[in-house]
Amino acid sequence: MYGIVDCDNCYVSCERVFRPDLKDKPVVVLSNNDGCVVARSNEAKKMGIKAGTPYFQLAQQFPNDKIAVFSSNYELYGELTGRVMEIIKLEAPAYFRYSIDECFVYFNSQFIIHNSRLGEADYSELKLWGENLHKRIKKSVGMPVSIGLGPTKTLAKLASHFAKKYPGYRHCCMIDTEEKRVKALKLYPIEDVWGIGRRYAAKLQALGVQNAYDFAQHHGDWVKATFNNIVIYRTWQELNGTDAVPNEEMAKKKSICTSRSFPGMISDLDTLKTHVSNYAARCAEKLRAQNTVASIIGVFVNTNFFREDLPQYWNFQEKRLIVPTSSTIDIVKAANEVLEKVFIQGYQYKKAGVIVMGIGPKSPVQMDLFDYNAEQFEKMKRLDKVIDHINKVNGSETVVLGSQQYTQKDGKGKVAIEREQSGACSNSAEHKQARPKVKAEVFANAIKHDFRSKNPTTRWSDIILLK
DNA sequence: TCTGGGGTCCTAGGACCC
DNA sequence: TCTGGGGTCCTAGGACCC
Repeated sequence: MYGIVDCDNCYVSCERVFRPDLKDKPVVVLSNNDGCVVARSNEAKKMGIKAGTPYFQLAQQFPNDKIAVFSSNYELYGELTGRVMEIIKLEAPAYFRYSIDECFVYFNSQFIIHNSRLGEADYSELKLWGENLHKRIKKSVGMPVSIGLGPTKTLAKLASHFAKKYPGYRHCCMIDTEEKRVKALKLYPIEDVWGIGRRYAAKLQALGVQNAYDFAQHHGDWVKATFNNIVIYRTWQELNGTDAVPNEEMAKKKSICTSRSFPGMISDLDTLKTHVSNYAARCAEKLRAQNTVASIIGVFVNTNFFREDLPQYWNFQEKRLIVPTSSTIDIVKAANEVLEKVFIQGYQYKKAGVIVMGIGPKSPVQMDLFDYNAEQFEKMKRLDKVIDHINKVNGSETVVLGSQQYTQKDGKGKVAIEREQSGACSNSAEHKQARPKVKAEVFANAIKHDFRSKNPTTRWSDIILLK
C-alpha cells in the first residue's frame, strides 16, 4: 500500500500559521515579484480566483479588504514543510519527499500487520493511522494535511483528493477494495488524474473518455496504440491497481536551475551580470547542500514575450568545465562568461536563469592534471563551507560575492514591503528576526562594503587567498 | 505598467565507433 | 542496379508534475 501526505493549500496554510485570524477567510499567495496567484485558500477558490491569475487583474476584480494577499516567503514555507516531513519520518516505515508539500509513504505488509489488532493484514488500522497523522501534524506544526491511501501511487493521489473534498473522511481517504476503486474512478474527471496533463486530457476527451473509469476500462493495447507512450500506459496500469510508477529513491537532483523574472526590464549587461551572478551562487549552494558538483554551467536570457510591440530574443548557452565544481566562485565566473555570449545589446530583458547540469557526487572529483592547485582548492572549499553556514544561520544572501550585489531585500515583493511600511504584521520579518544574529553578518557586510568601488570578483578571490 | 519558478522522464534521430 | 550490422552517446523536443 502507498500513502500520499499532501499539505492543504500549502503556502496559504503556512501564512495562516502566523495569522490565525485569517482562518475561513479568502487568502492568496503571489509568485515572485507579485506576478500572479500561486496559492489560494478554499474560500478564494470558491470566489472563482484561478491559479495563475495575474495580480493586477485580481486587484481590479476584488478590493483589498475582501481578500488577504501575501507576497511569497519561500524560506518560511521551506521551514514549515520541513517540520511536517520530520513528523512523517517518525511515523512512517519509509517515505519519499515528492515536492515541497507532498510526501509519498510506503507500507509493507509487516508494518500493516504489526499495527493491526488482529495480527493479520487489517487496512482499517491504516485508515486510523492516517487520521492520527493528520491530527499530529496539525497540532505540532499547525499545518492541515490530507492523506490518500491506495494500492498504487496514482490511486493514493486520487484518494487524497477525496480526503480534501469530503470532511467525512476526517482528512484520510483509503481505496482498499475493488468497489471503492470503481466508485472513485467514476467520480474522477480524466483531466485531474495524476500524469494526465492538458494535452492528453484533450485527446482522451475527444475519444470519448470523460473520467478515470472510462480510461481504465479501455484495453491496454488500445492505450499503447493510441499514445505510443510508456508514461501514460503506466498511469493506465496504476488506475487498474497494478503498481507501475517506479519508486523514486534518488533524492539528488540531476539538474539545478535558478531563474527569475525581473520586476522591470533590463537592457545593460552589467545589471544582468549582477542577477546572473546571484542565480549562479544559489545554484552552487544547492549543489553543496546535496553534496554534488556540476560540470556544465548554462545561462539563458529572454525578453518579455507578452510585449508583442517589442523585439523578441531568447538564447541559452552553456560552458563545460574540465573539473566539476560546486564552488560559488567557479560557477559565478563561468556563468558570467556564458552570459557574455548570449547577451545581445539592444534588447530589453525580462528574465534570466542559470542551469547547472552534469551533476555527480562530490568526491572523488576528477582533477584537471594541468591546472590544479591543491592548496587553493582546499581554501575555496573551506570558504564555501563558511559562506553556507553564515547564510544558513542568518538567512540566505547574508554573504554574497561582490558581483552579486543585489540582496533579497531589493527583490522583496511589493505587497510585503507595503505591509511592512504600513506597520501591519509581517510574518516574513518576524520569521527572520527569530533567527540568531551572529558576528559573521558584520564581517559579511564589511566585505560587501569593501567591494562596492572595486572590481568585485578579483578582490574577493584576493581576500580568500590572503586568509 | 503588471503574466512564477523549478524540476522529471521519454523518444526520435544524428554522430560516431568498430 | 545492388552499399552491413550493432552499439553508444548526445541533443532537441514534447509531455508531465508541483
